[in-house]
Amino acid sequence: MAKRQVSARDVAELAGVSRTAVSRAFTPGASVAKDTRARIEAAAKQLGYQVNHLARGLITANTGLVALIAAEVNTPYRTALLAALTERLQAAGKVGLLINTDRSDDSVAQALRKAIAYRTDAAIVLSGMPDSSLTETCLRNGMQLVLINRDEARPGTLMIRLDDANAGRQAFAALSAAGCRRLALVNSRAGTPSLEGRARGFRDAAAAAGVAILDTASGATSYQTGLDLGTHLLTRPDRPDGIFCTTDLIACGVMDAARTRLRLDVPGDVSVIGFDDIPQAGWEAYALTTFRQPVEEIARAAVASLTPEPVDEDTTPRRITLPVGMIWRGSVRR
Amino acid sequence: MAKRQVSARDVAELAGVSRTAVSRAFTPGASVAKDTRARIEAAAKQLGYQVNHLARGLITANTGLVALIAAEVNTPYRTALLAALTERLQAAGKVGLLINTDRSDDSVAQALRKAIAYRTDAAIVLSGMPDSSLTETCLRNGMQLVLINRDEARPGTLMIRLDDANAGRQAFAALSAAGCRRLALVNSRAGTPSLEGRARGFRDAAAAAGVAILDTASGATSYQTGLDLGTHLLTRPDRPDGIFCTTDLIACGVMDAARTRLRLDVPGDVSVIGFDDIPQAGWEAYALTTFRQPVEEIARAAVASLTPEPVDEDTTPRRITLPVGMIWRGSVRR
DNA sequence: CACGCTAATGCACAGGTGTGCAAAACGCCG
DNA sequence: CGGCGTTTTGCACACCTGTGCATTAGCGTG
Repeated sequence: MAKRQVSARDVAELAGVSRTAVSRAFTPGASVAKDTRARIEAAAKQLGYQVNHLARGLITANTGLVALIAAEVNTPYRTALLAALTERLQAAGKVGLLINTDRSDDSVAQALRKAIAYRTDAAIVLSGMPDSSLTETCLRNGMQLVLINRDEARPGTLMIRLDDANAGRQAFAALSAAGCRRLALVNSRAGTPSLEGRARGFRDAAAAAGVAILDTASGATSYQTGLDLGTHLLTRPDRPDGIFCTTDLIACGVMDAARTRLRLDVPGDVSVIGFDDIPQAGWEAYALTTFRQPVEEIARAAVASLTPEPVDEDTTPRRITLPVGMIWRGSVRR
Repeated sequence: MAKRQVSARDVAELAGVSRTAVSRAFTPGASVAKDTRARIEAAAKQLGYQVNHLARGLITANTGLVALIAAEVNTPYRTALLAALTERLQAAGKVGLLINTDRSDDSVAQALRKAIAYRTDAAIVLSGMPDSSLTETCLRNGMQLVLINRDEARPGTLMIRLDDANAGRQAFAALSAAGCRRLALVNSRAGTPSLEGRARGFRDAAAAAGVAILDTASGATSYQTGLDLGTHLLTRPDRPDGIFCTTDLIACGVMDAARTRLRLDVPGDVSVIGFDDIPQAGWEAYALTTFRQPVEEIARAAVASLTPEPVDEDTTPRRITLPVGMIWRGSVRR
């Protein structure tokens, strides 16, 4: 059972000063005599005192907490982004509150309510799309909102996204240039804006070039999906010789279907392109040609947008679109 | 700049009751008339009111926050554990505060101080070992401490660990039974208790059986380390035919060194065993025989230990040791 | 020494909530 | 209608901190 915690008053008593002085000693830029501060710091150290950020947040309306709202945390790309975000947040003196969702909009709503309950300075949404009445409530409570890889923009929010469609077009161009004649697209059924953007870019480029493609999708955004769709595709009579997967996880599954199950050569028999540049894409067993997600840049932009006070009157949604770069490895014939 | 946030007083005014009534309406088990509660809930919904957990935590000394302190978050096993922990925490009505460290004890200390600053109900430490004076401060502030895979026990803490040494012995037995004659151990230089435990078990079993092993270690706990040490080991004149890696990441690197670089067959030319059962171990390109980390059980035990009030007088450290199970796949000859 | 200016300090209030205690309302029975 | 037990309600205090304002201490100058 929690005993009384050590508070500023205890430190003040020990140091022989007023509690106000203790508060000032821990507030940068406040007016405190040099030796008073020293005495206070000594007392604080002796008692193991830490300023109560909760009480401080109550006054300053600035808790230093930032909610990170994400589904399927246990996935290579997602964790890379979360790691980058928490690191940036920490460097900015804030700390991340990790809230899982199950991708349903309702659970995102619940997560946002939790963020409000903790009076989070900001919420960074990686999955799902909250109801617009709820985002308004967030903004009304002075919370900043950052949406990553979402499609809809909301007034007063910052949206960070990639040029997914462009990547899809590049993938088509690369496979065409490699001499692939029967192209396929492998996607999941998650239907997130980023996946759909990549797929759309690929489809559009194919249509513009007047070539037909095999357009497949099923299941979750996972290795297993790639394995399933890969075996399905590569056992067809008109076996494709160039495949764009909307995700590296899927691409790894497709490659394993080709090599391990069907004894096909990659890129000899079929070229494969992924997206995300997860660590496994760089492993020698795969050497997957893919697109790099600018994880660090996303994190930097997201956190940078939090530190300055936002222009409160300007509620037009801000957008940042980051370019994606292709990474050439060995899964596409050259 | 954050406008005044909506508080219980606003709800009270709108509902025509006292602020106390609002507080009671949101406190389970409090005495409120049925229609009063209904009126309050309607008003709260209209205003988008959420109880301020910070202020509540100030009173009840129970914030619902739990610090998760970890290094190298962006790693398959670590993220699996973090995902399981946050999920369990959420189910228990708590929320995880993710704090990165760089594995140095000093940065762990800093993380714990941050946890104190936010008056976290508990801290779950996955990496590094805090100074014992600091853990005492934590306990004095009523914070519960859970150490996962640490070696030293501290009074008043819960320690959860695996039977790593046993796994090391099992690995030796399995490789011996598979007919491997020149055995090697591949480890990183991280020197964490769990890695050392596995290595020790393997060494001890070999010593007990009177066989010499190649005992190697270098670098970080990563794929690259496995790749490096694997190529090094497998180009020796007395090439080993059975390798125990203290981590799946390392094992994947070793397998890629064998297959991709040196055109060796796994398990034909060399058998490989890993540890963790990360998702990639199950991918068909690897089909790695390994040990399952009971991630869910760890998370369950950690979170379960938080919900009941801890026995405050009994400060003897509690320990939970979970068994590890071997998972047979295709990387060991049978 | 008087004076004026600056730096340091303390008082008191505010921020949003939970809870003990007393008062009020309510329902029931005679 | 009176009396009594139970439920509901509100007041006031507490939790811990930041900060405006007034007061005091310190110090250099004339």
